[in-house]
Amino acid sequence: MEYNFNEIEARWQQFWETHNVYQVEIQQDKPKCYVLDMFPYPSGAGLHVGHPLGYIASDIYSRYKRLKGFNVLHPMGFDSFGLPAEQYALETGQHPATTTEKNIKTFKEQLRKIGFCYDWSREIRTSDPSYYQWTQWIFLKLYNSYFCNTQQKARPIQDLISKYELRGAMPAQGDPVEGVHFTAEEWNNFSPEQKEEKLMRRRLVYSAEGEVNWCEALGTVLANDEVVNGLSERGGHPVVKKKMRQWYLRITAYAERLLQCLDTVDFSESMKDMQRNWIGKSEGAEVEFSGATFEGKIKVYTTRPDTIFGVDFMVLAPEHALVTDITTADQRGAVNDYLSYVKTRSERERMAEVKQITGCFTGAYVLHPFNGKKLPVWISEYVLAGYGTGAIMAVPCGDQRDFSFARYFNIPITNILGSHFNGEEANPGDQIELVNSDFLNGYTKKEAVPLAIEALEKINQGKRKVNYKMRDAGFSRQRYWGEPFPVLWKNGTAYPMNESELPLLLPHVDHYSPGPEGQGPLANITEWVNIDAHTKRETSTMPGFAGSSWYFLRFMDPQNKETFCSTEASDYWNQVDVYIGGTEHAVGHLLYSRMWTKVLFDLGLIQHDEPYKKLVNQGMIGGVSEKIYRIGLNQVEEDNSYVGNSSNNMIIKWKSDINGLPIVLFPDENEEINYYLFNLSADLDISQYETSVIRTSLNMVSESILNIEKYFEGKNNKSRYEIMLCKDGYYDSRRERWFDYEKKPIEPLKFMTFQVQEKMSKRYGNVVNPDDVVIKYGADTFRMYEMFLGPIEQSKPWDTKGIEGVHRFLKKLWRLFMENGKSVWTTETPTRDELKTLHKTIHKIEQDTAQFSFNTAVSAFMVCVNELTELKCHKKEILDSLLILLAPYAPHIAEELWHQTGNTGTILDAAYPVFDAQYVQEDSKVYPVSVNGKLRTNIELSLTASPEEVQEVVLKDSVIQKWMEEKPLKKFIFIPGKMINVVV
RNA sequence: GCCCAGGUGGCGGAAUUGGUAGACGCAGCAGACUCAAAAUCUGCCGUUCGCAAGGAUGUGCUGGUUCGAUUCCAGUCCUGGGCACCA
Repeated sequence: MEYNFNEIEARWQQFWETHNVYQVEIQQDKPKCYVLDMFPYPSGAGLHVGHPLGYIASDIYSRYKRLKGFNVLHPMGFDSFGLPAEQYALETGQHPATTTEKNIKTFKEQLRKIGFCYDWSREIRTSDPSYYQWTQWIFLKLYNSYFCNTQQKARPIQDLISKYELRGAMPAQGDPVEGVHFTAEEWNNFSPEQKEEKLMRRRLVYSAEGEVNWCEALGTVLANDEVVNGLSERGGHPVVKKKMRQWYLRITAYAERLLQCLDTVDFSESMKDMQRNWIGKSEGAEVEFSGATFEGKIKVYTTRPDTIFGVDFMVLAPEHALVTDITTADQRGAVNDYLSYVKTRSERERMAEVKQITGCFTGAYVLHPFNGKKLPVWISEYVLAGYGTGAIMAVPCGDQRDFSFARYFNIPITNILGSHFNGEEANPGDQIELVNSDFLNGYTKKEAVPLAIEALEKINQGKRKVNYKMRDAGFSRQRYWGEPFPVLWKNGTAYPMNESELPLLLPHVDHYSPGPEGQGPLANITEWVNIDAHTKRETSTMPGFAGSSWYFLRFMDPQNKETFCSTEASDYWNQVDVYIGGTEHAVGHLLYSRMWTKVLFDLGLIQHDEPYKKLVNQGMIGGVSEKIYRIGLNQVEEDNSYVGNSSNNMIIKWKSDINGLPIVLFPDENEEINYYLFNLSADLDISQYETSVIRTSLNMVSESILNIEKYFEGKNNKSRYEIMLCKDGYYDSRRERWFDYEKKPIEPLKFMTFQVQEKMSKRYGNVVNPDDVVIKYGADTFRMYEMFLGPIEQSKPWDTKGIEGVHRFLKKLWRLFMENGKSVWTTETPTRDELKTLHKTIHKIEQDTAQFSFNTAVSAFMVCVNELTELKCHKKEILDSLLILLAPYAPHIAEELWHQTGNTGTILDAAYPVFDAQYVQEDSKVYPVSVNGKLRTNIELSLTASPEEVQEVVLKDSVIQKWMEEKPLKKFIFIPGKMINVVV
């Protein structure tokens, strides 16, 4: 029997399916392991070879843990709500449910062929009502919860209501603020709407006004990545910020816990850094500046309260609430002008033009809290309303932006840094002893910050304050293909639906264009929206991250109709032990699902507050694109030798000489030509040309040589003329043949392309479909090759060249069992050498698999098979163990050979071989011996030899003596089991 | 600008805590088998000097620590990823 991988793989895939070998149930007596891949979105493009990288890794790990005796949960499902399906529906009129269904089918078929061990009986889809019922249910839980600041956890909103009824909401100290605080009596007299309004300020999902990207021409709201340079990606229409009522997820309440708990999870440091960065915790102070020209005060947030004596002015965000109140009569005109200027500026522009300094004086002054100095109050777009208090104290000598601002508007600068400030640029250093700073003189930042805060607290003008950069997450989308909100609106107040009324089904729509006033398509179904004269449904839907924030829990108990996930299941399966996916979800999905988990934990619905114990990030597999150089067509030579314009595809004139390189003499001057392209072979010195780079398709290039016929296939535009320039000649596309530079016909030359690594994408024509690889080499080869490519977390290009080697390895393995179609394996007793090879491999594979070092594991397999081949080992005892080690990596061939040697059942139920150190012990070692650190020779020595014996033998060695050149021995370094160094 | 990761043959990449740099594979070269091809097998394969034995040199660059540095330290350059008027 030959290694017929296609036949073998199909057979075992069938076997695993019919015997349900991957189906798992709770087994209390067995340790569990939960291995999860990041939820894929079933895009229409299907899988390319980059996608399965993580899936293969998780599959190997799952099978490994199973062989090690764990009850392994390894499910797969689909994040099937989302924008692309809706976009496709908009274009083709096909219902997203239909296309999604089709895409999932393709996806599953592709996954099946690679032989993954998913328990498909647990498959879930976020767009399935039996799933989103529970997404809506959790939404209601979030809605009906608030974050208790005292206990730092989520609690039922009812607790808050009880508290308000008893004690109201009064400040711990100081005077109550109008509109914020209220007494119990006031609360009890509030109307239901007023109460709702107060509660909405505490709910974990809440409704509020927010800004969206509004595109008037398309009549719709756009996602950030649909907006390019202030214009819509489709159609290039202007996009403006528009205020609209939105739902928000109060993730900021969890900022501190999300930050703290990072210490308890096993994520890569860079991943943690990204999350820390996003949360953006900073410690500083809130400082109050009393108005000198107006009643009231301005609050600022600063991380550098130590520089308080360097404050020369204040800057408010133009949107700051106080701006209109404090502006003086004579500055009102200027301020209004500036405000209308800011309104014309998109957020993008405000962020892009860093160098242009703008601002306006309000005419108002505040008083310095310590020295009473009058400080002017400015407004400027460089201060953002959404961060801190929307106001800053400007310290020009220490902050570059403040410095530039002061300079531009001629505001005098106070120097509190002495000689460390040169008057030319700000010095933000924090190791500088302060001067000119009253009671802070002589201190550096570290001591001055607490002193400054203490002093501010004493005069009641400031306090220590922790700030977070993170914002609440927008939770509504003006779209169709998502979860409907279980919320009713009555006279502008939101009322949640009852849990028993769930699921609120997504109604069918006939078309997917937006509703009126920027609402989602659901707004068009008036009979669904309008329940009665006063009651309307919410018309937006939930974002993609709603369904994916808790799916790992549903996998534990996917068919449960009573609850989102039974306690029995969530207690047993608990955290995801290993979560594998790309870094693109570093901040979004991971933070949201961490937050949801914490809320569910706080409400006592699950017993753990972090979803993922360990996170493994797979690198991207880049596609290799073959490109060619093209002479920039807009080039005009001094002698007008050619003039081109790529936009209207016209070349007006052409003369022979291009900068002296291989001279091209083209067509007769009187030949009528209206389109020229000059392509350059990569082996030309292209540095002297002004070139652009164009892409070719993979199917027209092999080994970086362009197939000219294929390249011109389908380009039947006769008026289009392409000249392919090589070193020794050129190809003329109209004459369809090669010429040398004397214009004499010649044999075909090689036109070289060059490779560029870029994202694998259908658009780039560099997509490699795993199906093709599987047909040609088999799933086992494909799996092992993807792992062999390099460390899992590293990005690397896909290059099919190396796959042969892995395939050869499997064939070589096969020959240990079968040769010329006959079994050659035996039941003889293994020799010591054979056992040594085996146990060395057991040790290495186990270690590498456990720490996700799959590339080195594949190498170790190769080494093992090479050695066994060398030893002519065909012994079942050795080979069976090897098969078990290999089963996670190449499950089909392992299963096949496992049965060939007479075993029954699936190899997945075998016991993992146990490493025995006695087989790999050596009694001597060939030591590298260096003289003065330079390796000179190797000497074999017994491992039991004493240092004295070793020294004696080594110093007698003729090579060593030669290199010692009779110099006296200074030091003798002997590291047992490692090396020897003779120092003279 | 800030934060993180990484620079090793023609290529993908290996190298425990500082201890033989280049495992394994690809590509290449030479050979065996074959009418031939495929498949398979054997040998060579960083650079350089040398017929060889053997030497010199070599992990982005410049220094340092050490008997010994791809590994540790300082500086520097480059590449990739993330964040960015964030006070």
